[in-house]
Amino acid sequence: MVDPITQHQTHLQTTTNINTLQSETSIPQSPPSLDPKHYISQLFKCRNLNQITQVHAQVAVNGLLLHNLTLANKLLYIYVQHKAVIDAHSLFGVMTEKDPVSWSVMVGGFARVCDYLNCFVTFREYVRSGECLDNYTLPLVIRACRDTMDINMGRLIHHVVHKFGLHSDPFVVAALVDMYAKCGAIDDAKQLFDKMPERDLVSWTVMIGAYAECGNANESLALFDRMREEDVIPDKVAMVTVVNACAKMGAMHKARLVNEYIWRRNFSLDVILGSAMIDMYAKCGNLDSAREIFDKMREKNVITWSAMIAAYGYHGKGREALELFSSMLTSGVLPNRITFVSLLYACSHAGLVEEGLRIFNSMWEDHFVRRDVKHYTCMVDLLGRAGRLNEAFNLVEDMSVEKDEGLWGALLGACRIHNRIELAEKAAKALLELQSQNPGHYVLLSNIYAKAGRWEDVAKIRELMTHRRLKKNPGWTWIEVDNKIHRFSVGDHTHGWSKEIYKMLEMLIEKLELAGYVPDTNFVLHDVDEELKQGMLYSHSEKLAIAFGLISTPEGTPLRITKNLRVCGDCHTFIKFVSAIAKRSIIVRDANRFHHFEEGACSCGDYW
DNA sequence: CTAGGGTTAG
Repeated sequence: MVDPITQHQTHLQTTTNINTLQSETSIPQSPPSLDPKHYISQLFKCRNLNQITQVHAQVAVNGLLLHNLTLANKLLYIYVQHKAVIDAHSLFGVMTEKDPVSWSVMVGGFARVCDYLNCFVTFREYVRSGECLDNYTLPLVIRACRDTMDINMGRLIHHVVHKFGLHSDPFVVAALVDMYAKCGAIDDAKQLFDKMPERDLVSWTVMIGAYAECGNANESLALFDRMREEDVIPDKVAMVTVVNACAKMGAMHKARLVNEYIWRRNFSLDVILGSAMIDMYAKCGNLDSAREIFDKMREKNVITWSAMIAAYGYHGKGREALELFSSMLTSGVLPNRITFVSLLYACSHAGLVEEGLRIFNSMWEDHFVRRDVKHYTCMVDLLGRAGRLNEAFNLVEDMSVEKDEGLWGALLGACRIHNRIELAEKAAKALLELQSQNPGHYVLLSNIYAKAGRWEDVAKIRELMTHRRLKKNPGWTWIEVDNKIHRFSVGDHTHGWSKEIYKMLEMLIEKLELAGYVPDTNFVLHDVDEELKQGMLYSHSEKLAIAFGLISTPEGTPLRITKNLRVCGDCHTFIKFVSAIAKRSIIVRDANRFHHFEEGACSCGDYW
């Protein structure tokens, strides 16, 4: 049996010989048709697949292709550029000689058309070919792991990286950090990042984005500051990542600083940066600034429009969202499914039932956008809030797309508003079958029972949660004061000003009660963990944050707070009273939407 | 032939 490698080498030798022989026998002044450079420049001029195939045929016939690796690689590359990966692969198959460039073009080609299976298969062949791996192919295949969320493959390739001594290459490591982060292994990402001998701008950007992605926007912003301290100068892409972190964090002050920096650096407001900034301002509670950015942008695409429509939606401005949608259609930008989710959501949170129904029915007929489960979820929410629960239920029963936990969750939420216990039990059953590990679902059902005074059922749910080892998600509230973010949990005593905060809270509650505030103990009774204890109601994280905001900012300053869960009913009432008595406008971002409190009223109309 | 960027329900 002949060793394949020896065979391969013999073969190579033969072709080299032929090559020499040919150049010896050919005319000294070779005509353009035998000059590889001639074909390479021809290839770059190709504008369609047909032209590429023609050049391919010519070089195959005159024998140039098999003996000129540069030419073959270029041809391979041009095929991949035109997404003709099948043609590329058949050329790849007949290439007698391959170098790292050929392999990386082929591996990258499969990744480009999302054919990850062949991407990995080709990479494995590359490794087995004994050819040396380089820092071109590895980032490509690592990114394929990220895009398929295949962390096991990612770890495997990480080993390969070590084997080839490429664990210090900035391209390779940045790709690995990104892969770990997007696969949810933030600790592995951080560890790699910390060990990097030299962190360049891209690795910083990847790491900053990684933290924002995993929900730790705070750390993300801290990392950005550290990067600046190390004199790494951010570019526009880095700024988009930071803008994104500000949006997730809801950090208004930081947002302003970031905007100022972008302006100072003269970064042009392109469609991506602009869209990100709209999102940032809107999620920091400043709809006007978001709109200013929107109006300033010269190029707007579907994402820009959708971001602005969504912003109006979660600020409770349904009419504005609808108006913007018609302008969008007038301007010729086609809506996509996300545009419709944002639009229906806006209708639902503004109580625009008929408009929502009209849009829902027109999606496919007028705009060729298919309804998916999220659109149905918005409709369930829309009908449910309006008390039309039977219609919502019928919609769910008749729909032909697959139902998910979000859909049942919306139905359950609507049942809570309207105290529909039997429907709630039906929805909860379906919900828990799909997702039995989410404590939020149990809490919601328990709240429904509590509101109806069915304490035995409340106890049953609590028992079930204990049995399944589920704990209610901890609630956090953030408030930004003097460019610093302060975080509070329920009953928090860790803040430096804790004493003053509780004193303030005591005074506030006294004043509020005189003004007619009655604590809603319902919200104490159906909490499932420590919050159960009497008095805990007074120290909900949003109340602490507000008390702190009142003592740490000048009179009349608006307070902006962010909460990771939905604001509780008692806190909602409490904040309404505070806005009137302390004469402050208070802007609360909860897990779902914004509440603008002003003079004793909330923009959500107590309907959230 | 390489790495990093924006919108969506509950």
